[in-house]
Parts: sequence; C-alpha cells; structure tokens
Amino acid sequence: MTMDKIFDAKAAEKRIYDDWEKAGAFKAGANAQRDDTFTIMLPPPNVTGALHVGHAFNHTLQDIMVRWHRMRGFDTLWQPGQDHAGIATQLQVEKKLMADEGKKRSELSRDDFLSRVWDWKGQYGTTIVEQMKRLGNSCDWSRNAFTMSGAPNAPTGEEGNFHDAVIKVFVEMHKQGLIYRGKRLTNWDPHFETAISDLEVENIEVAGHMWHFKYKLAGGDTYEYVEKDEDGNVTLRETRDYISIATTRPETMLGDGAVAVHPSDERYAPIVGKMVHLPLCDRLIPIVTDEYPDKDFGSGAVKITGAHDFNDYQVAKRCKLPMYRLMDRKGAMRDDGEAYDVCVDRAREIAAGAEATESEIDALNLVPEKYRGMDRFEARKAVIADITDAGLAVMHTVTKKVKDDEGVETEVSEVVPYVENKPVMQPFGDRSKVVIEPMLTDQWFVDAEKIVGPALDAVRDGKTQIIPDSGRKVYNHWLENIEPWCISRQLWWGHQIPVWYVPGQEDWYPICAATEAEAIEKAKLQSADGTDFRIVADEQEAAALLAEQIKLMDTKNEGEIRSFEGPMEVPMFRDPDVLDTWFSSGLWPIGTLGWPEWTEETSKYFSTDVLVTGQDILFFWVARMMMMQLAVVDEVPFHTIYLHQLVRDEKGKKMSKTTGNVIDPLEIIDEYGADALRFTNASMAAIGGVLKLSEDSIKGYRNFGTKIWNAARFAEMNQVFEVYDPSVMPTPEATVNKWIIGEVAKTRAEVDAAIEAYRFNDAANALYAFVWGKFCDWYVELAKPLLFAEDEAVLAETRQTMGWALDQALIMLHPFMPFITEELWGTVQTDRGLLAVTDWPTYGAELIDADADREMNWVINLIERIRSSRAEVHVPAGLKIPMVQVDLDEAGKTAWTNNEALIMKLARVDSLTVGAMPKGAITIPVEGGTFALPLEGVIDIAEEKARLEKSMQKLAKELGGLRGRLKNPKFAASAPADVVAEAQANLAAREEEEAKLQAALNRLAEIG
RNA sequence: GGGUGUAUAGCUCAGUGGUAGAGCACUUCGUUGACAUCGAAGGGGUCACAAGUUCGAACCUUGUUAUACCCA
Repeated sequence: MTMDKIFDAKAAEKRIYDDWEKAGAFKAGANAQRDDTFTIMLPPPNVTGALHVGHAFNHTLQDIMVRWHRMRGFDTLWQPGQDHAGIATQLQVEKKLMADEGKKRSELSRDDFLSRVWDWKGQYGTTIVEQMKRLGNSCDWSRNAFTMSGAPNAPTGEEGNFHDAVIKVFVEMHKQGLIYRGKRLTNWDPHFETAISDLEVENIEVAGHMWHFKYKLAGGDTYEYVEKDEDGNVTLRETRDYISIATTRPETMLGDGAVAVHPSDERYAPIVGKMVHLPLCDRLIPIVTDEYPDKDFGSGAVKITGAHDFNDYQVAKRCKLPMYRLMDRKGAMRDDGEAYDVCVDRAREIAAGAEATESEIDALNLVPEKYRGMDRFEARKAVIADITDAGLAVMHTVTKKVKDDEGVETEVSEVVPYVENKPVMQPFGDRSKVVIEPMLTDQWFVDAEKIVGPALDAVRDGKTQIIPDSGRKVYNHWLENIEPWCISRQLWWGHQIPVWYVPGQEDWYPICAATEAEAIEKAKLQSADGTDFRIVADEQEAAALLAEQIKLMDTKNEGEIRSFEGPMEVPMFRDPDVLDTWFSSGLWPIGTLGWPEWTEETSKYFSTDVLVTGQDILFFWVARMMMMQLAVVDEVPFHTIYLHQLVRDEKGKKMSKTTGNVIDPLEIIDEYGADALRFTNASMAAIGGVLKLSEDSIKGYRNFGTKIWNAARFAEMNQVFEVYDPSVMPTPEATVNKWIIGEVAKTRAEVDAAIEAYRFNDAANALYAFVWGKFCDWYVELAKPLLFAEDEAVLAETRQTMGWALDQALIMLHPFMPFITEELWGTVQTDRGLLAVTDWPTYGAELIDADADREMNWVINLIERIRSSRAEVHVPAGLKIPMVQVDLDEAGKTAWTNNEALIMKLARVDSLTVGAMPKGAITIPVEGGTFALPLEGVIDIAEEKARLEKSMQKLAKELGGLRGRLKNPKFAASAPADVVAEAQANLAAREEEEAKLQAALNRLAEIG
C-alpha cells in the first residue's frame, strides 16, 4: 500500500500523543541510561489561562531540550503545573458568580467563595493542560503540580503539599526577621481592593491637567514675591499674601501636611517656617524646605500629601510630617471615624506636638463632611469648584473672539482659573486597568535587601548563567536597587498569611505559626498561666470580645492593678490577607518537588537545569526564585536562565484583542499541525531575538514536513523499508551513499552543538538544510539511477543507506517535530518501540569519507554548472544534449566514471566525447579540467559573450581583493599562516577560472 | 531622565575579525516515474551614518541618527 501524499496531522496527533502517554514515555526517568538528571520546571501558566503563542514558543524550546536529553539517556523530568493566579482567578470566579447568580463575592462567606473557586478550578483548570498536550509537550503529567495544592480548604485530588512549603517558608523567614509588617505607602488597586506590587503597575501617559491654587499665609501675613530671569534681572515683583502651589490631583490637598520649597529657592526664603491656611479645611500647615521640589517646575512650591504620593511620602518622612489617609478601600473619600470637627481638633494637637500612634493618625478622618463618601474623581471636581469659589484658584486672563447674533466678531477678555493641559504619567493596575491610588496601609513585606546577596553572587560567580548576557545586567541592576517586596494582598483566593493576632500593649500583637494550634501554643507561652484563647472570625469580633473581657476584668479586679487573671478567654484572629501569588511561585522549583518532604525520587531532580521564560518576568519571578531558593535551601534553583522576548505578530506589534492581531496557537495547530508551529518557533529562537510570528513561515515549515514525508514515501515506493535493517550500519561502496552518511554525521554534530548552546534556530536551520537541501534535493535525486539500475548489490546498499539516513533524520528532527517523525518512524519499521524513547546518535567525523565528500562536491558543482549554462542560453529544459570532455585530470576522470549515469541524468546530457573545444561551444570549467557543450546554432553569441563578461567582472572584483591582500607585505607578516595559504589557494583557483573564461571569450570572438 | 537592546537583500532575520548568507517574496523555465505544500535557473545588499583600532571591520572602540522594550 502506498503512503498518502501528505501527513494528516489532524487525524494523527491525538493518537500519537495517546501512544506516548500509554507507554509512559514522558514519565520522569523514561529511557534513562545514566545517573545524570536533566530537569526543567515548566513556568506554571495561570490556571485561568488559555494557551497563547507565547506559551507555545516557550514550551517548544523546553520540549526540544527535554526530548533531546531523554533520547540521550538522561534521567529526565519536565515538571508541569499551574499557578493559582490570585487576582486573575478570583476575578474570573467573581464574574461567573455575578453572571450566574447575580451575587457579589461579599454576599458569600469566605469559605463558600473559596469552594466556588475550587469548583471552578476543577471544571476549567485542565483546559490549558489539554492544550499543552496538543502542542506535544512531553511533560510528566503524573506529577502535575498546583501552587494551591494542599491548602486547608482544598478538595480531594488536590492533596499536594505546595501549601505546606509556602507556609513553612513564611514562618521561617518571619522568624529570621526577613518578613515584617508595617504601615507603608503601597500601590492600592481600588477595583480589586488590594495592595499590588510596583511591578503590577503600568505607568501610562495620559492627557492631564495641572491646577494652581493659592494657600494663604496665616495671620494675614504678606511678603515680597520676586521673580528674576537668568541674568538676575527682576521680571516680577509683587506683594503676596499666599503661596502658589500646583497639582494634578486636587482632591489630595485635603490631606496635605505641609508645603515644601527647595532650600535654595530665594522666592520663598522669607516665608519658610510660616504657616498657611489649607483651603477648604480648618487646618494650618507649615512651609518646609526639602530637596525634592524642583524650582523650575510650576511655582516651585509643592503640597505634601504623605499618605497619597510616593515622592511626598519620602518628604513627609524626612520632615516628620503627619500622613493623613483620605480614601477608603474603594478609592472613595473616607466616611468613617469621628466627625470632621473632632478629627481636626485632634490633628491640631498633633501638629502642635502631641504624641500619637500610627494607628491613631490613621484613624483620623480629615475629610470635611461635604466630601465624605464621594468618589475620588467626583471629589476632585468638587474641590476645584469650591477652591475657585473661595477665590483661591490662580486666575489668568483669556482673550477670545465671540460672534454675536449678527455674526459680528468681538474680542472678549475674561478671567478664568489657570489650568494647564499637560500629559501626566498615571499609574494603572495591570489587571484592573483602574487608576492606582498610592495609599498608606498595613502590609507584609519581605526585606528583600537582606536576601539579595546570594542571588547576586550566584550570577556573578557563574553558578547560574543568564542567556542572553544582557539579562545579567538587567538582573544586577534591579537586585542592586531592590525595594521591600509587599507580599500581602487583600484577597480571598491565595495562601492566607499564617499570622494570628492577640491583644497587645497598644495594638494587636502578631504571632506567626504554621498552624492555628501552634499559634495558640505560642500565644500561651507568652501569656499568664491559664490564659485561654478563643479563635474568632475577625478584628471586629475580637475587639468586641476583648471589650467584654475587660469589663469582666474590671469587676473581678476592682480596686486592684489590672491584670489578666485566669481563666480568661482572650480573643485571637487570623490575618485575613493572602500572600502575593509570586511569593508562592517563587518557591516553584522546590515546591513542585515535594519540599519540605524531600524524597530521593524527587530531590534528585533539584537543583534543576534550565529555566526558559519571558524576559518580562525576570523581576517578577526569576529573580525572586533565585532569592528564595537560595534563602530556603541555599542552592541555586537552576544553572541556566534562558530569557526570550514577547512573541509578536509579523509586523512586530504586540498581539492584543483590541488590535485584533492575536494568533491562536490552537487554530494554527488545527490548520498546519503542531509540528509546523513548533519548527517555526525553533527557527525564530535566535538568542535575544525579536520574535515575529507570521503565518507564511508556519506554512513554509508545514511544507517542510510534507517534504520529508514524501522523501519517506519515495523510499517506501522503492522497497527501501522492505530491505532496510535498522540494526545494521550501512557500509556502502557507491560514492553517493558514502557521501550522505558523512552529511548525516556533520548534521548530527551541528545540531548537538547548536542545542547545547541554546541556539535552537541554528539547530532547526541545520536540520532544514540537511533534509531539504541535501537529502531531498541531492541524495534522493542522485540515488535514483542507483535504485533504477539492475545491479543487485548497488540496489541493496542504496536501500540500506537510504533507510538509515532517513531514520537518522527522523531521530534528529524528533525534538522539533515529534508527531510527524513518530508517525514515520512507525511506518518505516513497525515493532521497534517509540521514537520518543529511541537513543540519540553519537557518531561524528569518523563517518565522513573525505574522498567521497570531495568527489560529490565535484559532481554537484558540475551538474549545477551545466544546468546553469543551459538555462542561461535557453536550452529547452527537456532537451538532452551532448558534451565534450576537453581536458580532465585523473581525479576528475575517476569522479566522472563513478558517477557518469547520475550526472548525465541530472544534467540532461546524452553523451560524452573526448576531444578539442568545438567552435561556438559553451565552456564548463571544473576543478581539474574543462568540459564543453557544443551548441553552435543554438546559442546567441552576443548573449553568451555578455554572460561570460559578467562572470569575468565578478571574478575581477574578487581577484582584486585577493591580490591586494596578498601583495600587502603586512598581511603575510601579521595574518595567520592558514589564512594566507587559503587566500593563495583561492587566488590560484580564481585565476585558473579566469583563464578558462578568457579562452572561451577568445573563441567566441573568432566566430563572430 | 536612567537602563537594556536593535539597525545586514523588497520582507523576516542568521552571521563567533579573513572580504555577504538563509527562508519568504520576485523574474524566467518546467507536471522528467516522492512531493506543484514541488523542481531548475536567475536578479537583488555603500551591512544606518561618521571617526578610530587593525595587514584586514558587518563584527572591536567612540560618537551621531533612527527605533524597540524596561524602570522612573
């Protein structure tokens, strides 16, 4: 039965993948023949995710390495898994909850909501796994991991212990003082109502406005305001009773703690230290000096809102200014706490020097009643309007032309508030897309500065190598300037922070422990004997219970010094926050392998080998994994980090739904097959290269698959597989057969060197060039005369050689195109196991027969020259023509005799006669001789002359360069000997050719 | 503003001091017994610009221009 003309990827891929899985071909250690392990951790895709082209690219590279190592006998593990993706997943489930039941998350209890998330995960969490299988990923699915596995509320089937690892690390790091809690200015996402890290913020330039307000000096004071130009000439002098400030966010003025000016700013020197009236508020704030204000920007005076701006926060800390929080979790103006009057009174006392704790200041709500509860953008409008009404906006005169009813234009001047239109950088949440509000909140932090050292050393010392090298600089730069890492998130879906609070001296006192029971134990150790702790739901409940207990205590211990005297029930509640997703994925390498419960089966795969990931998460993830693995197990997580860019469309644009240029890898697989997509990915993978994916190139590599398919089809039609014995290495006599064996060996070395060096594009190109350019274009064509000949011995050796060469091609192509190669492997020979677990060859240069190599190059060169000459003088393609051997050396004669049949067939030559150069013939110069095609009457003399002259010109250019170099005495003196020798040999060959061409021209001149 | 890249054929890109390559596209020819998802032949480049190092520079150095991404 003859094979089909094409490989039906759609029909075969699923079947082939099932065969692999059934055979356990991807299980850790499959085909292992040595102790060396090779491990790759799949960067866990979000459990909410769908496979996109970025994954497809990323996974292709990993699969190539994994399959290659597995075939080479390494104890190989490709560890797969998914990330629980805190915000993204919670959002999905919230959306579904709203769509299905019209409910908000807050209408459910935390436990109920979490069980919905787990349900969701059970239903949709395997989608991406199935998609990865379609790409051909050879992951060990039996070890599939999940970053939330083993969490307290995890259902059956999610028993892993990733949660244990995360909690253990938190507790350990807390114990070592590497994790702390504090009130810090953080990026607050008002949509998700959680803090996010600075890496999750996108700063986007948007059209904004700058408003200018007057803050009047207290007590009606005035001062001389003087402006000078560059030369010191006075350009403005006036008496002012205010200082002018500029802001892009007017609503934050309600929380101002001061106005700052630069210490060297002469304009404001007279009023530094004085107080100003904060508009719309019953507060006075001081004018302070700080290096931060830019004298040339705006008025040079900056309002300082420590609780709502990162720069102001630093100024406020330096100048010890109070920081008043103005907004609530949703980004609306606060509507909690005491009445405005009460709060302002207290704020005045604090401003005057009264002691106050952080939490007391935070509790003060300095938003005037009027604005309370307003959305921040509404409040902005109201504040602007009210300040303008109060006459405190800086005004300017605008002249415009107005047409009256009769169309007569008149100029009208009016005085309006001065508002500049200018682009401003505004922070947006990368997931929520809402404006991020810097906000002073209580959060947990990793003191990253304390653990970066080993991570920096590991890369500096080369324990871990980053590819491309530029990644190292970026890595160092970031780690050297690392900021505390905010790891708490105000979400429900995630690893809840293992901290419980009990009443403390001033505030709640945190106790960090792996479990509730341990926390209670710890708390007991720190309390009076007999104290009992009661776990309550949250802070409110704890506060209520505490108040009750204190009342009881008052009655019990009346008249005595207050002290707890058992049995007392002390409230205890758990921190409601969860950990940043990147905290858990930071432990991916050890967490997936079962740490802290290592077993020999799992720990042998650590440290892992290569991490393949996008450049964009170098900070998010890679650097953090380095830090955390080194901090926890004191070992680098991987020896090589391969970073690649974002996959873009063919024009280099980012793919996005809005632009509509998204390429869906699954559609591509449907249309062209997974192998085509994979090979395209590999061929794009130049180190550090820009990745532009175009459907044209995918189509091209689909054609490549068809090409090798048809080469196999040709072999099959010529009974190659009936005779071919895979256990026997071919030892042919025919030059062509010897030659292709050498070409296989060269390719093997090239491919291995390329993969070794992570140059997947070079490996792919080498395979493409071999299979198409050598095997199909030449070997199959050259073998035809041998296969059609009657000689049994030649026929047998050619079939054996072709079978072997094809097998080698399949083996070497397998990591790149696993499906089609596996299918052909099974077609060529049944009952020999799966290609996926077949051994990779090790042969090298010893298979190259130098004589055969030289001879075939001579033959190919001759055929090409004849073809080229024929085409250029328009000899009909089908016409067979005679050829004359004018002169030829011994090697040439041997080469001719050995390959006469195939040269004549491929060059369409019907006879060869030995003789003198006929008149009007085309000269075919070859190494060691000259042939001629007698085409008098057929060729156009003038055209042929032009052709030869053009060749001469090209030669002359080359000769000029070569001669110039060789004539230069410094070249001979400085250049290496082999380079000089090569140049000389090259010159000799070119000169010989030039002579032949000149002779040919001379002969043409004789004729016409 | 700081950092990191990139600039080579019409397009997409390789190129590791020795004189320029691939794929696609294009032109011409061809269904010769694997493949038209194919074959044969061909055209096409001042390697962004300038200076320097070198016997020799696409490659190393410096500057300029353009451009991309990351961080402010």
